[in-house]
Amino acid sequence: MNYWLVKSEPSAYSWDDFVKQGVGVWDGVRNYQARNNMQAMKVGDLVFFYHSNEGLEVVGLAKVVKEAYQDPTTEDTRWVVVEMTAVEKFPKTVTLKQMKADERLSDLALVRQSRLSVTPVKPEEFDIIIGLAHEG
DNA sequence: GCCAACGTTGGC
DNA sequence: GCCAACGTTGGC
Repeated sequence: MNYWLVKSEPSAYSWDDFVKQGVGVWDGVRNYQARNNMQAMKVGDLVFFYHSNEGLEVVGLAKVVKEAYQDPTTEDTRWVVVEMTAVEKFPKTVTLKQMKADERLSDLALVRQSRLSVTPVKPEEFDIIIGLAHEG
């Protein structure tokens, strides 16, 4: 079991949009590192859903329901999508500010590589963020 | 709206 | 294969 974090601008695709859809197809990724991370995702992996540009916070948890396959929005065979479904909307969102301020999360890929849209999360980081999401 | 960080492109 | 120019992302 691996853990991940994906970013989305809520004006384009928010957590609520994702929940409404039921199963969200994560398309449009055009970055090799993000693509490699998506290809490493397995069914059942847990994924934080982060709002970029607005909100700047982790809003909920999703899980992978279908592993990487060719992105249907392009002919270009380099790119893939994964499918995810919502698991839980967090009682308390976890803000970027909180995560940056937490020494235990100083190595978080989201913090270190702020432009990467799909990043891995270590199991210990996952536990810390889940903790913050439930008791603040 | 600005700008730093970073990825991509194309000329050489 | 280097690197300057340019485009994009995303925090501030």
